[in-house]
Amino acid sequence: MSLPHAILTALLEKPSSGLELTRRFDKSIGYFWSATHQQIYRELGKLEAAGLIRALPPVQPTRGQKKEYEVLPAGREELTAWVARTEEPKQIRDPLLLRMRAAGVVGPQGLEAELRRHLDLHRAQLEKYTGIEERHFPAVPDEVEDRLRHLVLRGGIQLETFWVAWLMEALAAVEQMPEQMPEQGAAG
Amino acid sequence: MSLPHAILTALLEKPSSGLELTRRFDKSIGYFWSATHQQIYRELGKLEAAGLIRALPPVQPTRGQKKEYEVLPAGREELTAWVARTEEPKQIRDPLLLRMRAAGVVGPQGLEAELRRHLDLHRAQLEKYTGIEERHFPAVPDEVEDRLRHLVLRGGIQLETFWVAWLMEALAAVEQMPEQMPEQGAAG
DNA sequence: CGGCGCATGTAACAAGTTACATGATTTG
DNA sequence: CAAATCATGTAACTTGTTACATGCGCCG
Repeated sequence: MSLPHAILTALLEKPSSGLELTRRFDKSIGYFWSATHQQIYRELGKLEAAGLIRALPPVQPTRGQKKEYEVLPAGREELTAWVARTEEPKQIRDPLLLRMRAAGVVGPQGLEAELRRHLDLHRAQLEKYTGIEERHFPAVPDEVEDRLRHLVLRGGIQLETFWVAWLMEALAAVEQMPEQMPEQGAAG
Repeated sequence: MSLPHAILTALLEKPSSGLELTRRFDKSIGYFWSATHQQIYRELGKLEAAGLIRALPPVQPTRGQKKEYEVLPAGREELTAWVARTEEPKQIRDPLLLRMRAAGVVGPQGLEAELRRHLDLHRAQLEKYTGIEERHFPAVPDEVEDRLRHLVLRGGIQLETFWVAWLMEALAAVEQMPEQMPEQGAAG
């Protein structure tokens, strides 16, 4: 149940239309909670029906039918309650770790290229995050809001750092392995 | 599309019934890919229909109606192909990071207890993993299969290490914050 | 035989993904 | 006006979650 709260957070930061939200989910918020425009429109409908947000009357009625939403008091209350709510930590569920385990059973043929590709992508992501950090948080921020945003960004940086390190380790291990698996049944 | 491959991997390691699989998913494999018994039964049905696995005839026909499954050659081929397949890395999608961001907007009231709770849980998980490492991998393993399993375990250890470190940082930041948010509209 | 635990499921729902549909506005 | 783009939205499907149903053997 995180998507509605992601949207409430985004709308509190700045009232927006569906497409604007989608774009913001492709940027800052989407770095740790991604969503497609279909999900967002569906959820906006639900939130409006639940009385947590409302559509603003269009400022320029003639120019297109863009709908801007803003958060109602009930929505802010819901978000405040959610921040303090007890929820179990999300367990790890990563396909790449699973593939590594599968490679232990059927052999690592072809996995190396995929590991390299992932390593490049994570390195790029890490650079992007550190770039944002340098630009937006050159010093420890004073404002509570900025401190928490910085904390979230540092979380992203540390996660990407983990992946880069782990993938390098994985590559080193896979590189010095035989291509073919010593098969028990078929080839042995 | 990872659950079927998780099941194929588990069945190659050892043919099992649905419930046995469920239990193994609560242990080793579930550490990085969790699944409930309902998911597993549904997926076993699909895999059997697709000809990737088959049910073994019961060894002791009288004792209950447990169904043991084993992987067919087509299943092994599918898993081998999946290991080498190109797939995009999973983007970060974590509710706790999102809550931290929300706390930046509505204030961090009540979040501290939740952070503490998560910290304890991650510390416990980390201890569990390092315990497994000490018991199962006292030295760098020779076998390919063991090397890859160790790699996966190290991934889990490093991820939990990240969470412990990040949560301590987050707690330190939240502790020295004012309980009330300087509100723009309502309280200001 | 009645209740308990084991093992295999069904049903209903929620969340996320992929493909397509509709209308309106701008641009050539 | 045709084509491209913007903006909103439907539909169908897959994956994951929660609650319940069924049949069997064991134990008292």
